[in-house]
Amino acid sequence: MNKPLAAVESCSTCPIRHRAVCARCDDDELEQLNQIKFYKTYSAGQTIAMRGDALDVVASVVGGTATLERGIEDGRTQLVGLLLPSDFIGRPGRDTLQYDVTAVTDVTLCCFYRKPFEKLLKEVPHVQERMLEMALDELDAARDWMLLLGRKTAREKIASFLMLIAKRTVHPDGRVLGDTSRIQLPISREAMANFLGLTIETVSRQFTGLRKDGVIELDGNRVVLVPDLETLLLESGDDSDGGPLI
Amino acid sequence: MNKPLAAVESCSTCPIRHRAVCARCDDDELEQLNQIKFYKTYSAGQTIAMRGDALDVVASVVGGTATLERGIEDGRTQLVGLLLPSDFIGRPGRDTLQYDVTAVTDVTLCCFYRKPFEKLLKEVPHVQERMLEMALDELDAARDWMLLLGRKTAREKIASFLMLIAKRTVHPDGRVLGDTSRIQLPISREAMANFLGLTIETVSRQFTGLRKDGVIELDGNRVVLVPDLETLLLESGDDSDGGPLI
DNA sequence: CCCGTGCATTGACACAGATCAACGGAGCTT
DNA sequence: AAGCTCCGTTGATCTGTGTCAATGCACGGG
Repeated sequence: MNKPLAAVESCSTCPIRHRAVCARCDDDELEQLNQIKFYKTYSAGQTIAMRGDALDVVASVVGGTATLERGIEDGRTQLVGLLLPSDFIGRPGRDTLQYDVTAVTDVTLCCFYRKPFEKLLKEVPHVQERMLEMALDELDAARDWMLLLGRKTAREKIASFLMLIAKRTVHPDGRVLGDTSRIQLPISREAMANFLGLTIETVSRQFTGLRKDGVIELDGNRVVLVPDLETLLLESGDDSDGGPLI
Repeated sequence: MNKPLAAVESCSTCPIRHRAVCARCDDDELEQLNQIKFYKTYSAGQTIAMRGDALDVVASVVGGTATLERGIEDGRTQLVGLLLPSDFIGRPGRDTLQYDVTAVTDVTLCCFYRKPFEKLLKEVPHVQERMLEMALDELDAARDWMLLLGRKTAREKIASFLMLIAKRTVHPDGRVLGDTSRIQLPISREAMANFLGLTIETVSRQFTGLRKDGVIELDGNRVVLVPDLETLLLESGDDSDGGPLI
């Protein structure tokens, strides 16, 4: 479903390589990373970890899609992160997880034992630096998302989401993994609704509306064809300067 | 208006001390920080920096309140950060600012020239570590805020905001700066509306509603009295485990 | 093959919050 | 003191999105 990336190979030397952290790692540092890592796979729908769980490992997504979710007791939930290949799960320096993590497709994680990973961070400045860079990128993405959640209309939310996925389909390495005019949705309508602060019915209606207005075409439930990306961008109300989105 | 903190003194040796970064700095490191820093003050209402500005300095808020804002061309705006004393502005590793920064009260910043600050980060691991920790804390706060923006009702949003301010009034050092049952609002109704993804009218109506229901009392426009903090917490729909809010 | 289950779509209606408009009070200037 | 501006409050009405309910469609198991 999700193109699995050719990242597992490069990952065999250093799993967070596809976010460029290890271009600067020397052999010794790679060896240290390899010593504390292992791979783990989850099948679609499986819970990877829940809020309050002890956080013994941190991990990098190698393949598949997972979600980071926050909920209130009465059942309302909000996705607070969409974890695509190259994204990082868990935070050094904290020992319990704040969010529910769920695999929405089959997911492969490259896990690192947290304690030795933290030790490594202290000892290898450029890995620490890379972690900071990733955290700040995510913070920027979260802030853009706050604008979306607080101020955009349902239609703009959907359009923005499609743009986000289209952009993310281009791998940070620069390798284009998909045609941006053919968008593979990694998540269900329900997950989209949770991401966008909408209900599933509204998501559905907006898709129908965009289709009727000729902005998009649908090929099944999980593929969106975009005749003209510019039109979609206009719908999204997006002011983005093309900076990193996640 | 805002209690100015007794932080400027400790700041004279190391300005980010009140977020504990420099408890571990030795004299030499403090000296390095002092070499590249300067103080700057802004008066209420003044623009500190705008989106797209070159980012030659990063800074730590010493006193006062500032806001971080993101807007769309058509005039809609969303606050994406509330900068209170001890918060950090700017990001190492990026050279243009992504958001508008505005002083809402008189503000004192402790600024560091970005380039030498970045150099220092590379050389002093525990400062880098502290930056990472702060970024991750902000990320958590942003994610909680996403839940609020996407899923909470107007009343819950107001209640959550009041709780946030009440909590932030307790200084990270542990020094209690205010009585949590007497909340000093640092920002106007308009800024609150922009923070909460509401209109100013709705904010006003919710304040009135909470007052009529006996949850809060108002003493002027900027002071909220809370007879019972538990009641307010209930209204906020908050599931928080008391972790850091910003 | 039929039926059950899960996901998406569509319709009818309700309502929270936005919008538009008027008003009030505090502080400032002249 | 009058008049101005800024900010907040209140009222009347409108509307986008939520809610509730029915239907459609694909898939898998017996």
